[in-house]
Amino acid sequence: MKKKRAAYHHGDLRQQLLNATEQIILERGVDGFTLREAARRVGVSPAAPAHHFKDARGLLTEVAALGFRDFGDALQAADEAGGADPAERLRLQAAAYVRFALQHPARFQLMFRSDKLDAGNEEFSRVSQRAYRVLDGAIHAATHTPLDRELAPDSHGLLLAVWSIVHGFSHLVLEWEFRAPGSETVSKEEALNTLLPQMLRYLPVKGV
Amino acid sequence: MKKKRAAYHHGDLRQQLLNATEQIILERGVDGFTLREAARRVGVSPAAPAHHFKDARGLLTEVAALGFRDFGDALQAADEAGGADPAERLRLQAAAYVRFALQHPARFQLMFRSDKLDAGNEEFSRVSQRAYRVLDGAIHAATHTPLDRELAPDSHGLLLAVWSIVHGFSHLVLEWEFRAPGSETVSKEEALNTLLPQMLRYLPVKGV
DNA sequence: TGTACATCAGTGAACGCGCGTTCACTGATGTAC
DNA sequence: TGTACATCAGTGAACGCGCGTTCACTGATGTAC
Repeated sequence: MKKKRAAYHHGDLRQQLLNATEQIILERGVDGFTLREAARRVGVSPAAPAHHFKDARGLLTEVAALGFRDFGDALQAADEAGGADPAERLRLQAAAYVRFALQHPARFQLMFRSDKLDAGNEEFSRVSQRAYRVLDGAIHAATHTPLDRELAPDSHGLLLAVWSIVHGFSHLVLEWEFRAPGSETVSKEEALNTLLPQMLRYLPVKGV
Repeated sequence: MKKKRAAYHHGDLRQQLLNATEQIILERGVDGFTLREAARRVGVSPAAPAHHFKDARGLLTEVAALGFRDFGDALQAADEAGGADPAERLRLQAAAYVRFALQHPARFQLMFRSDKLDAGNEEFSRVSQRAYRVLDGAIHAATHTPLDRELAPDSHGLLLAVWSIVHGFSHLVLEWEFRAPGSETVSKEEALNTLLPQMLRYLPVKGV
């Protein structure tokens, strides 16, 4: 699969390091990542990455930022697909949230591992905040379509409930060799196609 | 705080290693734990722990097992406090779940880090399965008190929704320097006393 | 179009580090008689 | 109650390991004239 001719100047090293990093995290988890391993996979000396990233943390932060960018895009696209119906927008965003987590588990896990990331990175905080804004927007909009009139005033709890439900479901499926009540292991496909829609029916928002 | 006389035979090394491990995880995260650091804190040579635990993984697994034991106890106690009302039992268990996570963040994080634990440990799988059984029990019981009659049949989605909500909320509060909608950082106390009760009102079960 | 030269993007050896675990050992404790 | 001896629970030095990063270097590329 590798390019036959390993030119002295790699030409694509930066991008390939980003890819390798994601792949390593996928296989070994966030803590299994090492800079040397990434360099090894790309076929480059351990010192080479320094020309493209400040250090290991910098590389991880860029991967996380790319993740948040795509994550935000996915939420945004789902939101727009929901048209004028706030409940539909929220439902689609919730599904997109979980779908992203399951389809990009390496990125997803890294994105929330703030201990491994450079909090001062401007691009990172820009794209992460943007993603949250998109989700918050849909939740706030849906809040004005309350299921229970008397509970509607405090949208705060509702926001947290929705956020928790999608975030928690994502984590449960990923962290565990997830066990259904019947105790069989559940595949990601099954989680997405069967469990997720069932669960989303219980989002505490009218019409969702 | 240390015992003045460090007897050659420590007398309490096993327990103190368990304590030190929890403390280290609290300060540095699960990945910040090292066996040598634990030995150092207890004032013992790096080889000493081997007399009490097979290896580093064994020590971590025991800490996680203790966590699950207490976690199960807390859920059980909450369940019993709920009396005959399934919805109340569930609500109290949900609160206990999050409370445990916030009061014992080190244990809670470790408990779900299966990559660091010895899956074959019998005590661990015993106490962890027991904890899940307690929670599952309350969810199933509450399922027979459905909010919406027509949705009642598939309790599966409801189970996942409830589990996701408490697990997700716990993670959100812990992982993040948690930011409220207003964007101020929220303390654990505030999360427990204010946000949690608000959120629990949206558990998709009647009367909760 | 050719050439001098600066800059870019690699090499690979070396650094110091802390890790988990092993090893031969020894001091303290518990037990059998 | 004393004593011989086995076992338990430590020591501390040493092992090999892989890590991130630094360093002086050099080959390849791009640019000015």
